[in-house]
Amino acid sequence: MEQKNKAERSPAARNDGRGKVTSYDVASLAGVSQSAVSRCFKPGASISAKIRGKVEKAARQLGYQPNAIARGLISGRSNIVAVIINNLTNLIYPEVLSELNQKFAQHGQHVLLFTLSRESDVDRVLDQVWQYQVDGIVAAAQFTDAQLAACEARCTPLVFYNRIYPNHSVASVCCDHEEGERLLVEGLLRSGRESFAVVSGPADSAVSTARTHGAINALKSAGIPYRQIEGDYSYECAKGIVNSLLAKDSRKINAIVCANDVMAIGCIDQLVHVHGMRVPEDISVVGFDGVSAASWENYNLTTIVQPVSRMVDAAVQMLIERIESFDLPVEKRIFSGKMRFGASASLR
Amino acid sequence: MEQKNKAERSPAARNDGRGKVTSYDVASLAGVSQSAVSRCFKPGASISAKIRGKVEKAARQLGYQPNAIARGLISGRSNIVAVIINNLTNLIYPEVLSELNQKFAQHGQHVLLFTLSRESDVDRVLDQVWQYQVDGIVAAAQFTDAQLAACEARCTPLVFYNRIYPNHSVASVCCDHEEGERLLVEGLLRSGRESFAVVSGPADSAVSTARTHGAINALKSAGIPYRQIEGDYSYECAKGIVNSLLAKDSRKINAIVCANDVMAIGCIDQLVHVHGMRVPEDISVVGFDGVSAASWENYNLTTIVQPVSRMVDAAVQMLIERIESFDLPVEKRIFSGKMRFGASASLR
DNA sequence: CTGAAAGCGCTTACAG
DNA sequence: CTGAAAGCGCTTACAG
Repeated sequence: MEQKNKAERSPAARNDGRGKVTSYDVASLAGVSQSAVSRCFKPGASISAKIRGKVEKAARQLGYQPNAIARGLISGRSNIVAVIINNLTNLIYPEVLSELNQKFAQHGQHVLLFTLSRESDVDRVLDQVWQYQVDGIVAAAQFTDAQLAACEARCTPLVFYNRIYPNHSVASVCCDHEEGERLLVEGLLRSGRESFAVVSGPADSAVSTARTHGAINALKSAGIPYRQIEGDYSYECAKGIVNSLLAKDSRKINAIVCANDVMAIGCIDQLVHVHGMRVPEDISVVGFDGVSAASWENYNLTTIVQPVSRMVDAAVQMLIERIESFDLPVEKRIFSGKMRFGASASLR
Repeated sequence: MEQKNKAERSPAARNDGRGKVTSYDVASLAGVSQSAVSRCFKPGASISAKIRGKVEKAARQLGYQPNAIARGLISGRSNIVAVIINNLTNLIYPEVLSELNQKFAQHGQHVLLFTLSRESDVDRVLDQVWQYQVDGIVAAAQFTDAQLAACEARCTPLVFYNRIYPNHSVASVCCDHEEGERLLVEGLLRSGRESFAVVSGPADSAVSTARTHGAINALKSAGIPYRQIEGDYSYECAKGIVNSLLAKDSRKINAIVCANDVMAIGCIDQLVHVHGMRVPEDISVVGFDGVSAASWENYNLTTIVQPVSRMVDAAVQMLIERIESFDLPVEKRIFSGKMRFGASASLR
């Protein structure tokens, strides 16, 4: 390799059109050692005011920024965290992602984003994650045992968002899906509903599984019959499900429990606009999440609002702690959602 | 420094609990040179099948992944692109971000996400961007002249998303906001509307400025009076704006042109549910974007649908090209949106 | 407090 | 095709 050490370059060649300014350039302009420059950019390093002044001036003149890649290589800290999210089109995730990004930034961490099109993509994504030597992972996706083991083997801190592994010792932040559904179902029962449909999300969604489980458990322990239909979290599928629910000549239902708000909205639109039914007089509909559309006048959903901001706070804090010391005891933080008493079901 | 070259470690120490496996570890296990290992992970490098076999086997045994940080340091390519987005809560951006991420992944690029809380954050964000030696930038935010110059000076390819700098030579992908608004307004005029309100987004949004400008231009050239009110893209503000529009004892309006879909939805809810008006019989409402809620049965917006997928394709392709060769001629690609003939305004 | 030097884990001419 | 070696731009003991 013919590349010259930057410190030996002529001043004219310093800003060489590729705009790469190194600590050697700054050092030679400031008349100090490269180590001194490095120390000036390390918080808490011991450096005299005189040298600091010279270095800062030179750095400003040259537009120097330390190379985070080189820094990461030597220090073993990339200051990058991977955020692995299943599906951004779920209306709740953009808010989560935005908050994660802002809060990690406050800790000097940057978010490298990985989205999954299929669950099976996790392996492919983890390969990338290892390559980038991330300091930690926030995952809103389902991991296999082998994938959990890989994170453990590589000593990469991992915090799950909105899913819990009951049989594994992994850190996680979660909304209490089961409790939320129980509260909704119990409220519906108190309000006199007695014929239920439970609309779940896609089968591979752990969040949907937990919510559906919560709803069905509450119904079972009350001895109430129900029908369960699998949806996919989408508005469109909810409309189709309403059609099939009403087409059946079986007993009429008067409460629909949806695994998320968007499906609840789809149900309401189909019930009201296509079938001419009244919500909640003829039939109650409840959702889960507390997306912004849930409070739109036309829907005014009864739903469980996830405490997104607090959950994200917790996830960020847990991951940052684990980056500092990997062997912290595992913790699972489960947040209760807040009931939103809307007009799509009259609960007290 | 007391660290030993990994190749000299005893086999037992290889996987040392920090899970760091280097190309030296693979090389010594495979009985080849470190260079050979490196070549096996470089697409298109010349390597014999025999060595490749040995290396791949050893790499698999050790769970080796090349360190992208070290690779980036030496090659000058981080394979990271920065995506700078103003506000993820704008309903259209999650879709954009998700598609950007998927499509960059197909080109081996990873997305480092930067969200802005204020426009003034761009400087802070760019500092981070420089530190991470990103290969390129996609920006859905407003840059100052100095910020544009900084990207130029550092030879960092930059593609703007949904904004154009008429007075600068910068690559960009944009929806034709002005044309879209013109089509909407002309349609409304043909349908007999003659008293308009134009609801714009926040003053610092270039997208809003372009859309508002387009609407007002079309109205002016038709000689039609209008009122302009500044909103903030939100549902809530739109409701308030409707109140103030109807409270005025001035001439009644019969068409509201909103700078985005969410405000159009807010207007409709307020008009219908609070003021008991009929849309579109009493008043027409149009939006812009084509978010999923625009096609919800209850709103069925007349709006302009941005060709998000094509626009993202274009942005990714443009940036990738510019990463390959920085000095490509600047290009601005402007996509026409597609009119959605909904029920919130009866255009033909 | 300061500087010289080793080393992080790779890629890439270079010589064979 | 293959290996030895230099070097990417930093951080960090170490000795002064």
